[in-house]
Amino acid sequence: MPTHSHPALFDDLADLPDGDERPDRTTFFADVILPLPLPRLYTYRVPHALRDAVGVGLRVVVQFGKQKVLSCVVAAVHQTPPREYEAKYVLEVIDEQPVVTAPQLRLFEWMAAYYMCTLGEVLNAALPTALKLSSESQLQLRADYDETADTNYALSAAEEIIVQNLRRNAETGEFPTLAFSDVARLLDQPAFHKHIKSLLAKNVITLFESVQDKYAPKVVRRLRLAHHFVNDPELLTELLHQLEKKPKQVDAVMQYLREIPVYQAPALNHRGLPKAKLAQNPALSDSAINSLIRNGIFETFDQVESRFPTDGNAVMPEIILSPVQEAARNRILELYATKNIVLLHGVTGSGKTEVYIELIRAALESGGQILYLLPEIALTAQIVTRLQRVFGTRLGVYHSKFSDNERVEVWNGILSGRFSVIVGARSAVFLPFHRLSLIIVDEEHESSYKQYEPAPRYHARETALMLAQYQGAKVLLGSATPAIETYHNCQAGKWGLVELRQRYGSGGMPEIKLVDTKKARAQKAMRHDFTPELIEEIQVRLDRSEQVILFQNRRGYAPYINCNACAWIPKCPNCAVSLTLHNRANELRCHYCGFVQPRVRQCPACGGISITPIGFGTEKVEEDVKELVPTAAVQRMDLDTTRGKNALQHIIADFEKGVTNVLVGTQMVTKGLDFQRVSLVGILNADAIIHYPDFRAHERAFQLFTQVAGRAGRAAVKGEVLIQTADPTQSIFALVANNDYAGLYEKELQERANYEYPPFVRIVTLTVKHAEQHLAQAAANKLVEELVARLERHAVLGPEAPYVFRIRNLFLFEIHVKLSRAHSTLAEAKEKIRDAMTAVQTMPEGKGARIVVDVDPV
DNA sequence: AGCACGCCGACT
DNA sequence: GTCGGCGTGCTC
Repeated sequence: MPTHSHPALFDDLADLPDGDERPDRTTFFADVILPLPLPRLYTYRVPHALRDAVGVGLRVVVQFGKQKVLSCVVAAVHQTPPREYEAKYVLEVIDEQPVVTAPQLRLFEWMAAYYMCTLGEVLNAALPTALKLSSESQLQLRADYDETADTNYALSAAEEIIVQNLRRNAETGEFPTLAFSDVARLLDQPAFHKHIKSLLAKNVITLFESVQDKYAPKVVRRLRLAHHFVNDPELLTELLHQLEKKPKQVDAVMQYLREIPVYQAPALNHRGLPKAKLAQNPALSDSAINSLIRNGIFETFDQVESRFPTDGNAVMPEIILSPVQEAARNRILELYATKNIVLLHGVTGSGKTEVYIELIRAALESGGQILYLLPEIALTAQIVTRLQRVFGTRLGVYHSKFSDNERVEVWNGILSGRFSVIVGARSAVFLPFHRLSLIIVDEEHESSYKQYEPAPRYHARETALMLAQYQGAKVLLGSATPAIETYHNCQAGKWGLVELRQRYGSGGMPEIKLVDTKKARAQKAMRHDFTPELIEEIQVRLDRSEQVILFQNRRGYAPYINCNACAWIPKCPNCAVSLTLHNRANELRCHYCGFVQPRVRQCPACGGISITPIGFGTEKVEEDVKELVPTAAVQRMDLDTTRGKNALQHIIADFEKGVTNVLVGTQMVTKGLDFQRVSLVGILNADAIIHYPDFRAHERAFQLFTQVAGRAGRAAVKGEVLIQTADPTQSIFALVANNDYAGLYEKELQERANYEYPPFVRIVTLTVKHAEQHLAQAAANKLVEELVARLERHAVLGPEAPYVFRIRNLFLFEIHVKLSRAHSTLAEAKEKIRDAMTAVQTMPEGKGARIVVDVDPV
């Protein structure tokens, strides 16, 4: 683990190696991207000694501000000295090979410009944390400090503690170091800086900064037979003889020889065996192995190992495509002759994945890299295992549940060429590809491709399109329910379109039935939130040993609770929302800020003790199914039950094995899951999805219903979807039931044209936040004024308080800017928006207000 | 993002 | 009277 240390920063950095200032030598300067939300690049002087070491994409260490030493990435090297200031020196070059490639930098610059954020923010999102070096101030006793000298200033108790811990090690003569965090722990008080300052003033300690490489390769301790035994079999026989009285040790040696047949293949001994592997055999004792090591019979050595399998069978078994799939694949390849982007519009269960795999294989054979993007939750073991079977060790996986070290390994694995195929969630677009030839964006309509918080608020699909353009790669977008914007580009002839209209294999499209909850309620037939039809259907499926998925797009037990006497509702103290009841945890929680309080049993307003839950979430559905259908083995799948790294995998595995037979969940159950025995999907409250206040509500409802319906009847069993609604006559249901995407598209496009929504305009949403409502309002008003002055009046909408108008103690006001083709160019318009923001922030009205920009919000 | 410099309340 | 609150401004 390399450590990069620097002398005390208070020292003058000007006295660098001679020759640097000599006029006959050209001085180089490096523009660096700091991993901070700063609008500009910073220029540092490259010391002559580092001139050959510095390069674009390499990380360097610089001093930033008075004390901080940071690592950052070089964006450019040039010879133009900055006019306004004296550049500081680059202190060190960390890498020999770029961690960020030149094409990546180009993409990052595009992202920063398009999504109106800083390069630093993009870099921060892009680099795995282990590649961002951390800086922690360290302190050490001064070498010239003499504790016995009577000229010393008196030390306080706290200072004594610090000094004691910094005392010279008598044996090595070295001074130990303490990080600031160590001092805080030692003194058990957060306000420790004053003690450090005091010690500095008393000339007792010195400060320095150290930057540590956080990436720790996985080291495995292996053991092998001492080599003289290998060269001389007789010696080994003799050894076993000697060990006669130590049966445990004989066992260990024999076990080793079984794993590594040293006699037949002496060369194998060199690689040895992981110590843990030998020790895991319960018949062998750890101490016996250790004795063998101690006596020089085994020798141990450390080896850096990959966190990913390296010796897997990269077999690439041929997948047999159906004639329909084959035709689709051929058509896609045909279109690639003239188009760079093709949409594969295939109904759920039509076998898009097989087509992807064959396209990946072809791209792989011609030597390219392939990126396969999936929404986070769809990235389950199901799909990964399947791809691993085909692409073996050439497949790398990249998503948020991966540890940081695993991510660095994938990052480096792409640079080194070890991985050629990457399956990943949205952040995989940041990886250092250099010869990308194909990007697949599966479920391209998924809104989770858009990052919402923090900046960069980027859309992985749009970014992937840009990435592909830069690398000359082809793009395949796949969906059963394409985004309206995507389909529009196909209709306009910009992108290619290939359709798969039938399900693969024997499964037909599921039948969709609507159940009227209003009618059932009037007849007093509802039991909890279930219609008799739904209960009956669940029972029937379970009796046939089939499985059921129930979809309710709301987690928790109930969205709020209500005092029966005075109608009091517990609200979040920080946000303008009611608290959600979580029955299992016996808590009330805010889904916006995470606020938690114990469940209230008595109304604080009137003292009443009758408080009832109103509405229902997944937790209640789970409970009710158990009551209404006693034979159900229910599992819930939502954010609350999938927190752990493997929780999701377990839930899926249990359902797959039939340990559970009813799966209740939120959005999560709609995405990419493939279960053979699911024959019924129930949507409990369709109306909540349809009546969402947003121009995309219908599109989203159609996508959600179609996707979740697609989970039913994927194999031989006929699938059925039961939708509970208070109004079955709503037009969206007919579209879903007839699988009429074209109908939805026509209707939506018309509306969007009428009301000026994407794809006819581009939207930029500005959110103004302030702790004071009227100040938030005032800043927002001012911002509208400034925007109108720069753009057209009708392009600016708002300000308007959003439905949840206060989050985390900040009042929100939203302004929507619609950028149409009438505007010169998008980039110019964004420049104007930026200007308006800066203007407001320097005005009295804008003081203390935060403005968040979201380009292309979803 | 840190972190320093700079003006107003509760304490030795 | 001072310690310390966090409001604004800067970092090559």
